[in-house]
Amino acid sequence: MRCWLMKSEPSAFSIEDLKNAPNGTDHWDGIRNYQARNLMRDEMKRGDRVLFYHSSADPTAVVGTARVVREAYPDHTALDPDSKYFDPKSMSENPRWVMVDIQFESQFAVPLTLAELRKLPQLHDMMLLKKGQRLSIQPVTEEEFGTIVRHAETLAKAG
DNA sequence: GCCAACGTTGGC
DNA sequence: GCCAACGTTGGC
Repeated sequence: MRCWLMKSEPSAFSIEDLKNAPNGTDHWDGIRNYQARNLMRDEMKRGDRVLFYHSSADPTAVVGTARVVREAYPDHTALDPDSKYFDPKSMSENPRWVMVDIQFESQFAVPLTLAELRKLPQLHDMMLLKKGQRLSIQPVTEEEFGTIVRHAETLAKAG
């Protein structure tokens, strides 16, 4: 089992959207970066754990957790001319872009902001905190995952 | 809105 | 294969 961090702009798709989806499950479409795609296609497995991160938000933060419930399959939005994720160049190729399904697991009572993450020495090597790192799907170590979940619980208890 | 960092494209 | 131009990401 591996751990991941997945970024989403909450104005497009938030953790509430995932929670409110049927069975708390939805597909992670719109990935149009090869490195992120390769991780989904080759590395993400059913049962893997996911940190849900809100980017371009106020504040930017890890807001909860989810599980991978379906492994990579074609991203239909790449073939839909009406979708903002339409990729005309993927037409002749099958399939250039993929997505996975994830299921809601938990929403933190208190979002763990980027500023808070930077304060935790255990997370010094975390990819998210590295300068210039913009990958929207990132591998996270089990230690980092645990540190984040435990710290979120600590913040919640502190009120 | 700004802009640094990074990825992609396409001419050569 | 190089690399300049352009587009995107995402924190601030």
